[in-house]
Amino acid sequence: MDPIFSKFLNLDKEKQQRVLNAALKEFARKGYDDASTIEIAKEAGISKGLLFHYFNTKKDLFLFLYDYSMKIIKTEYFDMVNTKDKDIFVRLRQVYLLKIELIHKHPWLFQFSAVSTDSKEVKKELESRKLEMESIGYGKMFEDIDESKFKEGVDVEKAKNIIFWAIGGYANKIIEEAKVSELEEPDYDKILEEFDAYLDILKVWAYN
Amino acid sequence: MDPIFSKFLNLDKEKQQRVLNAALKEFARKGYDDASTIEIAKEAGISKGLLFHYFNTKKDLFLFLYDYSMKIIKTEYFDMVNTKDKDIFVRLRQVYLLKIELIHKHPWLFQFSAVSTDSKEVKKELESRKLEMESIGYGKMFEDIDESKFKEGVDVEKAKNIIFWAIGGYANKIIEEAKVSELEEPDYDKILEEFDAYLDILKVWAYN
Amino acid sequence: MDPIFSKFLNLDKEKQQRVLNAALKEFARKGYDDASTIEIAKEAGISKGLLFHYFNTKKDLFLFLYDYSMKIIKTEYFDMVNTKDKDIFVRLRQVYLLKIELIHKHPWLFQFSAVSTDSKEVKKELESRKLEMESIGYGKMFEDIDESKFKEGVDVEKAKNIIFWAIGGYANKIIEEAKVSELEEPDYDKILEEFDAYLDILKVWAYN
Amino acid sequence: MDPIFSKFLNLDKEKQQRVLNAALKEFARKGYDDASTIEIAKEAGISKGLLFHYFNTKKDLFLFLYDYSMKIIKTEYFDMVNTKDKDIFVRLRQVYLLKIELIHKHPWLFQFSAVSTDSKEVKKELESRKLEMESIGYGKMFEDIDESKFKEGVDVEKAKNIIFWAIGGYANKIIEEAKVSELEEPDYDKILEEFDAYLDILKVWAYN
DNA sequence: AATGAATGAGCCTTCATTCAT
DNA sequence: TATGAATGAAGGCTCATTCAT
Repeated sequence: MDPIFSKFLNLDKEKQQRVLNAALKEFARKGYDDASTIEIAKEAGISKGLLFHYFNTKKDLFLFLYDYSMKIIKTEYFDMVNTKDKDIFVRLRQVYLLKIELIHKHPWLFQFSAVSTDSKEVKKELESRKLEMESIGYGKMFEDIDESKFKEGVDVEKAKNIIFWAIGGYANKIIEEAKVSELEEPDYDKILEEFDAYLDILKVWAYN
Repeated sequence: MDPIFSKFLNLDKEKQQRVLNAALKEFARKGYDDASTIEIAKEAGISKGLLFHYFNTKKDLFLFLYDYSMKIIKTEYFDMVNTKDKDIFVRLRQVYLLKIELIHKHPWLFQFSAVSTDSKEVKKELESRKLEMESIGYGKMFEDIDESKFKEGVDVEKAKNIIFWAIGGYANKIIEEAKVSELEEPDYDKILEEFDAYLDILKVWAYN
Repeated sequence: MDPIFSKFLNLDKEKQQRVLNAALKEFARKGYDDASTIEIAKEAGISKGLLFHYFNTKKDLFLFLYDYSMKIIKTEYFDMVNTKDKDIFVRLRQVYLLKIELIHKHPWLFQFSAVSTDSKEVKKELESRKLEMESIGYGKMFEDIDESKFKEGVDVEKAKNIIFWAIGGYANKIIEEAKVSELEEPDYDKILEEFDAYLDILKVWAYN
Repeated sequence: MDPIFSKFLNLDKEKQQRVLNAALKEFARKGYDDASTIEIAKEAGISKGLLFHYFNTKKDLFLFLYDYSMKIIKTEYFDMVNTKDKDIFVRLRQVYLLKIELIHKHPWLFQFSAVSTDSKEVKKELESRKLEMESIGYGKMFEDIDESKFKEGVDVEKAKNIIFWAIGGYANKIIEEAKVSELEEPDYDKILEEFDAYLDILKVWAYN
């Protein structure tokens, strides 16, 4: 029973989720340095002392969340992409759907994963994690794409980038809009329809 | 002499710049909440007391900077775009060149303008500013574009978005790379060349 | 079963000893305020909750230990001194041997009994105990000493004090040396020999 | 103006003394770990924040006090002993008078200098200071004593120890009594008279 | 009886802000 | 105008104590 974080991991799943979501949200919103542990405890409905009983330090809590997030992103996102589909648009559609689903399940996950800090202590720990992550980055998601379908004479690398950035731009727009209307459930059907429209335009352009 | 910030605005321009740049840099780097007023004062070469003599509170200083930034972005960026060029690619190239120039003159300006905070006080003030900004947002930059050149049957609004996002994606990539190699002066010629290559691809795709 | 501490006193002696020694050690080492209850529980091999089940509060535990220590010091030290020996040096030698024996049996006892605190709560309680202790203090150990052997014209009270302090100084030196070499068993024979040498010098001086 | 502690050292002497005495007292009473900075600030009549403005950390404050104490003990105690007097009793009387004077001027100085800590950080710093101190320890105070006056056949080293311990015992008795009657000014004349009486007894004993 | 999760007061420290000079 | 000493609220963390099991 004494491995690290075992106190937390032995909790019932519901309480774990409450704490994780509260922490994810606070760190995602304010960044490491400015996030308040007492705010996390309040949001999770537990006492300050208990939070430290589980995680010892703010830093340990943050790094636990980081590992937890990376694991989810890997297993429920990167690893789920079916690379049998060689067509970049089919692949992208898949990726996008997975991401929507994941955001639905873990609203603060992606924002958390982009959080930064000035704490040298934390930075150092993060660096060492980055090495492991390199092998599972976004690059993998777009490996083994069928390039024969692209218009002739085009720099395929650049073409793929354009498509990737355009889709990313659309995703950001959706996220931005979701932030504004905060608590309303987004209309996923409408979004998907619009997404497909963008994919179609790009497909017509990029392919012969 | 009683308008707010008059104490600051009556300083000689050189000192004003020193203070503004110091503040812009600190807020851009650390965000509102984690920025340190004494760090700003030190970097500007004035005392903490004097900084508060000029601006009263950290919040007021931040909002002053915000307004100052928006004004620069408006007058030296948005307003400078020559809308005589109706071709979206010509227009985009113009916008991009202006942005590079502006970053050169005010290195922390755009990073500052993207800074976030969790201080409810500040958030509220920012909201009210956003309304004013809507009228001068990026939208204006792409008004009055010649849509006749686009491939037939394409949703032009979506097409423009795609082009915008793709270019934005490229810009972000450049900024990311600049952050990594910190102090080295970027090779603007090479960047512009690559930028033009992306524009060309998009032009071939989008136009007939 | 309702007298205070009855829960503890009903335990088997072995467990009682484990708890007492753990607490004695912790308080002796760190003083009242800085001693850690969980450390005591760990060292005793019981849970934090159980420790409080036995003693209610840290303060009560401390005062219980204090009373326990005083009782031991009285019964196994003060009361053991055979006042039949009227010669101060014979008496002192006896006292010293008893003390060595007691330290051997209860290594933390004397250090504990010298522990201090700033907790006003505890101080007040200690004060009231001091009154009771006065009747059994070191004074008693040197009652009924044959003063006829001392050099004439000497203030015997002062002479006894000198002898007492000198011996005390030697004892402290030994304890200091024991602390430095921590775990090594002291060479009691050598110490006793040296002790006797000091007694001899004093005897030659003080007596005719 | 930027050498460390300059903020504190530039204060008027009266305020410095108030802070030093408050800190000395608190550390002397409770030891490093349990001393409370807020208590020090309160006793000194300043705010918590200001104390840290002067000293940055509790540790730095403690080490500053340590250095300050050692310097005083060296310059106003060890260095003041006139080693021209070879007679141990004359020397001891001198030392004792100096100590009384010093305790009068700095009531908590000697108690502070004996304070201990569990903080490894502080312990380490203290170790390095101890090396410097070795050269100025008590040993020096009793160098170059005329041993020809002692009774023949006596182990002079042991004899000196006895005298030293006896005098130390008397000093402790006086300090204990002073603690009990807290604020009353001790009757120095009476103490000195008694002290001389003890010295006389020892002299008669030890010398031919 | 026995455990250890849970609480909250209190500690050291930082920092925006005020104020005497 | 200009300085930096001074304040106190708030943050991370510890620990005696309570309580459900």
